[in-house]
Amino acid sequence: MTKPVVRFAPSPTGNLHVGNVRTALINWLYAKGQGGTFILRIDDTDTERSTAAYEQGIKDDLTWLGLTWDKTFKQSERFDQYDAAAEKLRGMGLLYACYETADELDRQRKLQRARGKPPIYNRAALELTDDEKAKLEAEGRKPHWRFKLSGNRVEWTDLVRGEQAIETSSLSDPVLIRADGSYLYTLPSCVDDIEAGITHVVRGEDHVTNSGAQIEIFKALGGAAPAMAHTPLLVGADGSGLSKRLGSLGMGTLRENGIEPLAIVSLLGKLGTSDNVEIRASLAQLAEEFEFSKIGRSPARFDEEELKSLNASLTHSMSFDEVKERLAVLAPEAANETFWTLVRENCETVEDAARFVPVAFGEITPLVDEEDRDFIKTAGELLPAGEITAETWGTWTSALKAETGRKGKGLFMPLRKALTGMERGPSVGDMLVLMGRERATARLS
RNA sequence: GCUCCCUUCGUCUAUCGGUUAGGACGCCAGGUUUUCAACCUGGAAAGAGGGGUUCGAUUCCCCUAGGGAGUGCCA
Repeated sequence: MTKPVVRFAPSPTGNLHVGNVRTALINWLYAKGQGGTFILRIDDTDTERSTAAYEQGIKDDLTWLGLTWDKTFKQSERFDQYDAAAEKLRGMGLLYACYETADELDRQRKLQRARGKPPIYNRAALELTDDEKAKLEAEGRKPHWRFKLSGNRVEWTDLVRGEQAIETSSLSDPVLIRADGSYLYTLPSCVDDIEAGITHVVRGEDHVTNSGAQIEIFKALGGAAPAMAHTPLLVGADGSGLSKRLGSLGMGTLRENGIEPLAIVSLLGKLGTSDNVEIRASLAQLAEEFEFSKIGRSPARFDEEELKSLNASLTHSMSFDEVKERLAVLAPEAANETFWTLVRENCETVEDAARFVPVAFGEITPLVDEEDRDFIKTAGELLPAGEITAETWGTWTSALKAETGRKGKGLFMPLRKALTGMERGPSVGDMLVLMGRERATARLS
């Protein structure tokens, strides 16, 4: 069996969002799970809207997520190939010039729609004589170019959707080249897929009808169409389309919010599959478990809350080695293994640990209720002498209990609030060791 | 409007005509931790609606409803 070669082909006209990333991830998981090749292709034929900044942003996001590529190239460097392919199609009579303006086409579609008919291009340009074309060009009109669909039924076995059939007679002939001479993604994509030896085209199901047309282009260019896999799109937590919220779901935002790459790929790699949605150890493990047959056919809901909760459980289990650099950024003294293992269970993100830094290493404002003043004062007096150790807490609270008669929450909560300034947090006895006698005494006075 | 796809606990799903409809996350209760988290035990929780086909439908067919997608000189 040959190893798969797949590609992720974003346009650098915006940043990656969860939908994009899921497609990238599925491609990556499939390739890596099979020992294949993952290609990053930058679809920047639209030079107007493409920017180097977005391209870099996409690469940065993929790198951050761990979705590294074996090869990358840009379509803008390959116009010669596309010109050659276009010429070939022209020679075959499969690429024809059209002179309608965008407005005219728009009116036609509206008319067809109003009549209850599908808005399909009427192929009027096919009837144009050379004289008529010359006349139009003399008027200053520049042609755009359409691929002539066969009108036949195109069939393939989709790795996710099963048997697929597209009636190309119900499709408009796709425009391959704009009037300004630039390429739409359709033709370059086929040309590159053939040349790169792409074995599987894996993308969202919004592309299924495109696949019908593209399969014909693959064949016209003399290539075999790759295997196809169209995954259901993600929808929002309320079941509506995800697009409305794309802005807030960019990788940059997630990253700033302390979301770990592993949480993102675990969710995106399992959501909508028959595997349980839970944190996996690594991308490699996700790749090992990946199968197209596990992907369902109905749209899955992407819920940012679910991502947060996965991220929290991941945070709870992260080792000190994994986070020490980031802790050091929060505060030099926070890069402390004892501290991390103590506070991580109370953190939803690694950066959450910052909340406990002042408790252990700095200054806080003790919380002391009026009715606890005397109790806290007594507590300060009874704090055992000598260095504070793991045993101090037990000894101390036993003595306090005997002295004041307090017990349970009434005994412990005032101490927690005074010593940490919080009502919740890691074990107070352990925090006491970290903060040391000086801070403890100050907070109890 | 037209075309395609989808519909099982709140969520992700299993079931390939006969099951007490299973699991996971979440939720609730109890235990444990004198907080939170974690952990343990238990619990509630589902076949969109209506017609068929069949001895028997969650499963096959049709209709309706709801959702998603496509219908671009976007990708």
